[in-house]
Amino acid sequence: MSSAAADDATLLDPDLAARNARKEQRRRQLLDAAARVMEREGSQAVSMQAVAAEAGVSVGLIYRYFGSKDELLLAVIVNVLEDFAVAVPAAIDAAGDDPVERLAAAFRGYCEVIDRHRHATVLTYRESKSLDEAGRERIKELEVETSRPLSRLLRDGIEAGVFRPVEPETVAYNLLLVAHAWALKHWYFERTYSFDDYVRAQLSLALHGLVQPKHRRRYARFLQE
Amino acid sequence: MSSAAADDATLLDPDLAARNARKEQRRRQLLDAAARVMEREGSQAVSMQAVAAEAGVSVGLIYRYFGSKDELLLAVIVNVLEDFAVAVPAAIDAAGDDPVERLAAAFRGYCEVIDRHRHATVLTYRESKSLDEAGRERIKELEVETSRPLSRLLRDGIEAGVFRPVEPETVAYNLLLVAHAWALKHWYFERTYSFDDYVRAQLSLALHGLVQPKHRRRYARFLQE
Amino acid sequence: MSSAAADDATLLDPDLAARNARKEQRRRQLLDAAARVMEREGSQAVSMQAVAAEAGVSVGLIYRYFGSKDELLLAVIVNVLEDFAVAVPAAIDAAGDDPVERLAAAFRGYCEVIDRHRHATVLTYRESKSLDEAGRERIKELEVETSRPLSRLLRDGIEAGVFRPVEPETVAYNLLLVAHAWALKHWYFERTYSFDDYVRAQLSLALHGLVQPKHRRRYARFLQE
Amino acid sequence: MSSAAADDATLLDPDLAARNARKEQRRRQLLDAAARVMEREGSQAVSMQAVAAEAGVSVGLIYRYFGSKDELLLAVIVNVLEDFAVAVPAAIDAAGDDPVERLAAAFRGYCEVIDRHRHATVLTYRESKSLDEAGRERIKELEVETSRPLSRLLRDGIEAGVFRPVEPETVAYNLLLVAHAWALKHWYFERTYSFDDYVRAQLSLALHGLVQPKHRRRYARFLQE
DNA sequence: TATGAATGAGACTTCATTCAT
DNA sequence: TATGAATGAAGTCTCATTCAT
Repeated sequence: MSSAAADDATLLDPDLAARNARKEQRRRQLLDAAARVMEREGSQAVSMQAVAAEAGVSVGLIYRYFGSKDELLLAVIVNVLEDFAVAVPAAIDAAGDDPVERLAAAFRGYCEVIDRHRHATVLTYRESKSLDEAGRERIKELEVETSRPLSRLLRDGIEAGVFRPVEPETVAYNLLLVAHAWALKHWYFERTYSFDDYVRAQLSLALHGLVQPKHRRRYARFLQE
Repeated sequence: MSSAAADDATLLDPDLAARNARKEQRRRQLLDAAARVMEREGSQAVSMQAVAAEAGVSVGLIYRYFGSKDELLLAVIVNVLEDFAVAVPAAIDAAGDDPVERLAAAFRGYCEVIDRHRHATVLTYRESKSLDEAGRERIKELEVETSRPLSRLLRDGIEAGVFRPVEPETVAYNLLLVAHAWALKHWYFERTYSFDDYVRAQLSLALHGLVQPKHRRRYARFLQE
Repeated sequence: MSSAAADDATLLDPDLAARNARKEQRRRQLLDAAARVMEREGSQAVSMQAVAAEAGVSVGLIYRYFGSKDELLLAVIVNVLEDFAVAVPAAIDAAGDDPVERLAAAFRGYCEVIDRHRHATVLTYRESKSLDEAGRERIKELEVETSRPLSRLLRDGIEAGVFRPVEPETVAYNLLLVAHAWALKHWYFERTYSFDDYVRAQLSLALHGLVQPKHRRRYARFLQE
Repeated sequence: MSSAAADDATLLDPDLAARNARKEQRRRQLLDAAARVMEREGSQAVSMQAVAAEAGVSVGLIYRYFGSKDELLLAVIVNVLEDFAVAVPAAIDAAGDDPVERLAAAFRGYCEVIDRHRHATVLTYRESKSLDEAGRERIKELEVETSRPLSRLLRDGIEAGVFRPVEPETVAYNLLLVAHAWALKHWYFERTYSFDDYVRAQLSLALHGLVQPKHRRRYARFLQE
């Protein structure tokens, strides 16, 4: 594995380790700066100049860490998608064995990640001019990947007889969409909901369409609006 | 009203009427050209010169009908939103009196408009750099406006006892979102669904969460996946 | 032929003709400006900004006439090579029937073109970073094309028994090289020679290696140093 | 002489000698790296970072040995010209006493050096932006210096009555040019000639223009094509 | 002596907008 | 009303050079 190889090299050469650490830190600094610019100026005005200024470095430096603007933007997005890959499974594991509890935890996990990266999420919805075909494909792939845990949970719940026999992929994608909406339509939903309320309300709506009548009573606490 | 004023002027001066008609026709020609360019090149690459070329006119001319690129883009979006304002009520009216039928017709209406203007819809999700605060507010307002018929239908259905007592605005916005998703995530859903299947499947999912148990049997045809 | 087609269109639409004329004039203006910048700053410093400034136009305008810096530089070179294609055959035709006279006229013709475009000639010897593979191939092709009249004359002279049986292509390329040298090594040769002297001296050297002994007397006027 | 001064210091301080040796070695390493980069990427793309990478050292180090990019490029060229200064006299000395043999050996010597440094030769023909007036003068001077042995041989041959009474400097420069052409127009001549054939053919052409008729027989082996 | 991260000027290119015709 | 040539600001990216370590 490459990480093992890296460890080897790192063990052999502490200098290299330090350098890699600094490099990673810079990457993160630049990613954060890019996110902050998006936050401030709207996700379209992310000029390299602006990112450099925000990070307090020179333009040239960015190009030591990201080959192009594409790569930087892609990295911002991938960064979010990787957060999903870590946070959602963790939330599911912490939720116990019950299918509904697990689904609820997963959905809440998604929403939390999106809330953390609200502006980067919006970025995903822009077919950036710079973002090339390959980059777009990469993002789509990762997004689908991201929906995987949800569809698995749905399938489990269906098999367990707790959920109606729905198309798991479609419902999973709908849930993703509703989570995204907290970022995309934040200006709308924030009028009515706090973050917690939003999660609860949307979960209730979704579960009402999913949970079999005979199990409704058991999950009442998720089903009240 | 400005339209009344226009009518007055028109009545008094037939020349003016002809001129206005020509003007409107040009506007439409340019809007269509812009939409076609978006369709072809992706919604980010809409340069004024490209629109001019597509419309077969000069760049300068565009500026006689739209004050700026912003205004043109805004008009493209407004154009779609106005299509909703026309098509959705028409669909509802044609659907008879039953709350579920009416909701189904409305949702299908939304989806049809979006399918007609897939690329313009995506445009809505891009906060254009130029699109200024005022423009963005205008779009948000119109979008909310757009959800109004749906929330009214939901409210009606709830009062009639057909739907569960949900938050009508939230559910309406979710439905809108799912309709938008046909454009936004077209690359994903087109793998599984034809347009008709998509509408039917999403409607079934939504109604399963809405229709009261005691009315399920009656609307079985909407509820099978 | 495209020129016939152009004529047709031109005949039908005098406006188009005028526009094309203006366009051609601009092209020429920009080509001249580029050549002048090369003249002044050395052939490496030809920035688009500099060309624009020299031509007294904006940078953007250049891009209406040349797709890229490549294209502009290529056009400068092609311009020279086309001058060869016109001037050299004309010089040959004007020189009568004698093989040596014709060769002398051709060589002088080459040198005159080079003297007219001294700096553009130097440009040919720079593998410009921007000039891409295709452009370089194009230039090489045209350069070979350019040597064609000379090698034909050499072949004629050999067949007529006036020249020794040399490899015509090689000798032609050598002559080309010597003509180029008037530009490339101008700083050296101008110490010793005026343009006329240079041509005469080089011609004499070349003919001494070419003309068969028995014809030496006849061409004495070309052979004295 | 500066070398005498160096020797003095060296005698007094063996450490200094070692240091100088290391210094010279580094210089050579960097020069070679630069040449290799030019070879690989074309003589225009020689960035300092590329040279550093090729040499396996840091960018900063180059600046301890060469004050600027100019200086490095100049050194690459001077390096070639010094190769001439060593190799050509050696070739002449090894050739015996005959004027034609000596000239032939000298010309072959030139060509061999050029063949060894084909890309650096091309570099000479590019007035580098950075290469300043002083540097350019230096190169011109060295180039003229380089032609000196040839013109001396020509003068000798003329005095000995073997060559026609030509202008030795001009003919020497022409020979230099033809040798350079092996690099400059390699793409052309390599179609027809191997290196050996090229040297032989060009030498034959040149000698045909030089050797007095009465000596032709004696040098027949140089004069056949 | 050596490193290589960091700088920043400058190059190319695009495109919204203007204006003379 | 219509044209389209012209503008120039702004954006992306490169690379010679410096400097703290």
